[in-house]
Amino acid sequence: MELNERKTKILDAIIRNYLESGDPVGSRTLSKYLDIKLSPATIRNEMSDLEEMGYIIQPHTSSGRIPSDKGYRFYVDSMMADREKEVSDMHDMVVEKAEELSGLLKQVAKLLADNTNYAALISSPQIHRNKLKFIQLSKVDDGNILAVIVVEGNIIKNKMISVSEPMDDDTLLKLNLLLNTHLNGLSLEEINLGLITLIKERAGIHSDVIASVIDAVADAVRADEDLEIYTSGANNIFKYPELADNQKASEIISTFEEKNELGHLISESLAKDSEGRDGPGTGIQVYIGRESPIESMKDCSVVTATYELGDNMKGMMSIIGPKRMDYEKVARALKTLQEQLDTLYK
Amino acid sequence: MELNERKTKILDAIIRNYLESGDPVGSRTLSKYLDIKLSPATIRNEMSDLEEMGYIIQPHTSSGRIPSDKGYRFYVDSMMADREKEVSDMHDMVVEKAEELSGLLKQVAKLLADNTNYAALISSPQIHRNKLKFIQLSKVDDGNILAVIVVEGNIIKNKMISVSEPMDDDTLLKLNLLLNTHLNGLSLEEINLGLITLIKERAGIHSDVIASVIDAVADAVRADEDLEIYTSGANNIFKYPELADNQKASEIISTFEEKNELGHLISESLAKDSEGRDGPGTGIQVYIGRESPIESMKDCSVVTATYELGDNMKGMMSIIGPKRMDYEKVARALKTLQEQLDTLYK
DNA sequence: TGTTAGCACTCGTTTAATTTGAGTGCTAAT
DNA sequence: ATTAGCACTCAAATTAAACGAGTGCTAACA
Repeated sequence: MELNERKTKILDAIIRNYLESGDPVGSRTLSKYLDIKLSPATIRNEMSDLEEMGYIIQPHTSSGRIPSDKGYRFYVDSMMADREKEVSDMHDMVVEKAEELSGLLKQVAKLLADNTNYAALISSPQIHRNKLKFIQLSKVDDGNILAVIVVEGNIIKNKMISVSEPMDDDTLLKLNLLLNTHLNGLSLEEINLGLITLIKERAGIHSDVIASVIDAVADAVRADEDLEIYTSGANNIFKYPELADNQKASEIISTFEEKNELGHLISESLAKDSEGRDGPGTGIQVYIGRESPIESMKDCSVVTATYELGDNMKGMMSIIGPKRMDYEKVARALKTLQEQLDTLYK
Repeated sequence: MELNERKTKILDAIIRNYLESGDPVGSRTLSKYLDIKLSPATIRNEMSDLEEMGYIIQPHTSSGRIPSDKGYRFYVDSMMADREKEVSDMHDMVVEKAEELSGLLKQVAKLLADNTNYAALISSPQIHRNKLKFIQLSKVDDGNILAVIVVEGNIIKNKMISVSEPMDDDTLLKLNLLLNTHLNGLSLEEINLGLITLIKERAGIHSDVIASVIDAVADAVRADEDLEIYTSGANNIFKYPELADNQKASEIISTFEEKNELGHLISESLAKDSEGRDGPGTGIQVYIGRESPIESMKDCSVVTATYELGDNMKGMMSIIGPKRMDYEKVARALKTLQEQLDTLYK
């Protein structure tokens, strides 16, 4: 069977109507709602076809139809195609440049949640190519040396190293020089065992300190270490009856709090984005129901967007709501913040 | 009216029974539950008295009684008095020393939540007397200088300062010396405007850099800046019908996610603890219903405990559940972790 | 041949009526 | 002071009835 223009119009009307009301929509309602004049009976026939084709579902005999995941997918795809949409009018969504990155991200998450009335999350940006920029050892007191490591993107990692006996300034200076001359500008792959052994040899009796420093460097450069996820508006899900029953709400809230499951979502959407099979790609992905990489989101829709902060730092933000969410509004909100973030540290 | 022994026994039985079942308890049930032999009728008379005294409540005419906040308070106080309780048997609650403090705290929150089946939170430890230990300026690249500030308790604060023109190593060394000689060992109160002006004068043309550093120092020493709160098991509240309705659940979840409200709770319980009006004090506080400083917890009970990590670093952890929570178990769990944390960095 | 009016039928939702049972307060007897 | 007995209350569970939105099918129609 073919999805001709009339069927398309009807399907579209069903979905739009359902997005508004949240109730199954029947043939009589559609007859009034549609711009083309058709009797309920005719529409019923078409609906019957649409159901057979898998775009809509009848929750029980003798009730209206609701969109299936496939139906939502059709809607979202055609919506995405209409790129000549009006520009965003979310004038109140302005990110203020925050002192700390974490503050900024929290702000963004809250903005998203407050403006959309869905749940929102944002990941800290991940560094793509990790090169060591700078190492500094300092004496804090007689028993402790502080190692400060800066990697590309000005990510800073601190590590306190305890030493059995005080180290004099001269030795410290030498170690600093040793580390910086050998390691600066290198990526994780380039810091191999041979190089490490070489440095340790040169450090002589202080090789144990060097070992600790190298450990810290590995930590600093390994990306997943400092993946932070900020969430906001988890309680918004209670606004949608289809998600608000205890069983489902509990699952969603739990996923939001534990956060580690959300990691899958982030890596998947970042990967899909850079794949860019959708042409130029705005970096926006939509996961409907079971399409989502997270099991507990099977009754939700998840819309994700990537953002870029300065060079090589990509992060991801996401809106989570009921399947009947206002996809247009959500996409617009994400787009707005995406642009703001991109230019913030341009 | 006086709370004699028999009334006490009956009140205790009502509360224990309600803690177990969650249902209002009636006179017949009590008659069977009590060790002393009394007919339901007698018990009814006593119950009537207890209600008049405010210890119990009748949700509606012709239903059993449930404890009022005052009733819970009586129960908790008398329970706390029984200090000869058996030692904790939560053998599986073992904190593994985590590399990072944040990891450790997350672990503790999860342990608490998983073992009690209530919601749990823990705050990062707050430093009591904040003295500056050490400052280090380093050149990261031509446009940026990194300031590393270490305060008592080895809390580290980083700040990147951009400079219009490259600074040579010699100047940097001088500034480092200048800052450390004047500021090390001082607390926030001791770093006054006079001192700051003096340092700026000595820094000459680099006074702007000094200004940035001083800002960062203020940030580092101000305690509330780095108050982190880790939560776990928020979804546990769904296990208790009296909290699981959308309205209440949403409020609680929201408080848990926003976190800033939780700050009140933390400062209040830390203050109450150091007040120590309850004698030596185990650092455990119980807030029942409206006793809690947080409005949204009015239908919950909140049990808090302070912990000490090394010198001068006090933090707070807390369990949040229904009023009919198992106070004994909760207090035991908190006590166990308290001891473990206290000895961890002893 | 596609469209529509008509109609019997389905089935979740709503409303009202009824029953049940745990629990109470009061009184009178022990 | 304690208790047995009894009438009374009221939330919750159960049942029954009515409702109504919506369907599928058939036959008439343009």
